[in-house]
Amino acid sequence: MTKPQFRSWQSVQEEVLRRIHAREWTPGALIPNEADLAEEFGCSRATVNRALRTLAETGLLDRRRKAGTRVAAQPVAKATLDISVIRMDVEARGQRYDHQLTDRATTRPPMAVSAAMQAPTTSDMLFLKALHLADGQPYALEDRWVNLEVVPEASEERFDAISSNEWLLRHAPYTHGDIAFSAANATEGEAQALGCAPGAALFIIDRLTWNRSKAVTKVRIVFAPGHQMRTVL
Amino acid sequence: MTKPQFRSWQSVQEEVLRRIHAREWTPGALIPNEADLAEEFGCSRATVNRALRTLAETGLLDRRRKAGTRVAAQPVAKATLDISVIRMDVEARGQRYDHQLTDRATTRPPMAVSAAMQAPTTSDMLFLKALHLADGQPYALEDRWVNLEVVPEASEERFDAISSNEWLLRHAPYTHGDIAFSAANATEGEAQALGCAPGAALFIIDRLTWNRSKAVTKVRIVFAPGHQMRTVL
DNA sequence: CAGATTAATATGTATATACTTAATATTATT
DNA sequence: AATAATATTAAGTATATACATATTAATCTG
Repeated sequence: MTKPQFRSWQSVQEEVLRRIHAREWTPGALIPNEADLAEEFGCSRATVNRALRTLAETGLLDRRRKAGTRVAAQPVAKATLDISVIRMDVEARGQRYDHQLTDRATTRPPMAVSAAMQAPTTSDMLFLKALHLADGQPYALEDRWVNLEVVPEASEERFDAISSNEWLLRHAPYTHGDIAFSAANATEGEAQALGCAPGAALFIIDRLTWNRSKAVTKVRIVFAPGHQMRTVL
Repeated sequence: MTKPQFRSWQSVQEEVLRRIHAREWTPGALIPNEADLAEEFGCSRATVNRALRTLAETGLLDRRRKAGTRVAAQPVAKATLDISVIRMDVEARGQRYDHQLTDRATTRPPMAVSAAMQAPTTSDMLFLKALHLADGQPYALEDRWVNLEVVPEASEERFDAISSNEWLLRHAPYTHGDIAFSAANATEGEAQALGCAPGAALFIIDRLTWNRSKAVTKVRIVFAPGHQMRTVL
């Protein structure tokens, strides 16, 4: 019998996936070690390693040194969402993008904001409020606090040619951040700005980004009713 | 001058990140090729490759053969959400999990469902409705259609010891799927089941999973008001 | 000059080898 | 028998080398 040849890490990965889906390897089961698989597949261990490591990153395999590799008992699906600039989202839908800066102030943020950003309550921040439009229709509302200690140049920017959303990505890189998705009923003000009924269910993104130990910006994006965020598994 | 040594791909990655954050390499700029970086860092090209490849996966770098590697002009943040079994979510919050199967039928799905699942409108599917509880309080509502052609065993299962949510993950592996997040106002029925006011904004997950070319299950999970889904960037 | 051919280049990948590290199993010691 | 020292195991990583592939640049050709 001729040994099947799997010459690329992708083909090894496909074969491993096939075995999992065909239930040759069931959830929780220990699979052969890299060296054995390499021999069986007629490739090097590095190739098997790459295939298995990539599958482990998707949550389908659990790997531990010495303990070996198992098919995940509870495959935790990892959905990767691309959080892009709003302009790109709108343009990807084939619509014309536009934005309006509706409010701007340099003032002390509320306690909740300075606390979340771990900034002194005494220092001013730049507050921005903008409306994003798709084909002239309200698409999303943006409420943003910018830490001027980290991004002093923001004071000089007018945010008319380029939205604050986009400007910050380009001028204020972040090392890490957290993001939360939720739903809320439209307030009177939101309803007016978005042209919907008060109380309408709105999809919301809250994001807080950091550069090293300093908070860069805190933003809340409120989408018009019906907004969906989709991705593949 | 002694050449700094970067002996692991992680340390190379950190140095690359440092240069990007310090704006030594600005968005859109072409960075040196792998061979040059390897020499500069005193490591092999494979090590640099792994560091850069991983950064490209996060969207921070754009890489193309022959064209080289650039710092992404529009860094598309990739937020990875762990979509786990609801039981695990609840238990991770330190709450007691429970579930009730509130409805069950083997019937023809509505057109919209059979169309989305690319199944004949004439064949029956298993319909399940369940309430997930956290510390006895309503946590989420689940509406599910199961393709019995793909998972006939589901007919025999009572879904009392184990939720349909969890049972399917274990017994009906999928090759791919899509998922959508949105917000909607609570219907009368949802409000009653979740113990909230009608019209309350609810966070919703719609998921459709496939095994090869066959739809496995279509599920809609409606969370109680206030639900957040969070992750890091 | 347009279009096809060819060369050059940077990333992408495969391989053998060697060593590291975390976790477990075994053995020795008290 | 409990504890500590040691060996073993399997994944994790680094390296040199070689070749593949996509893409661009340069060159040739009609």
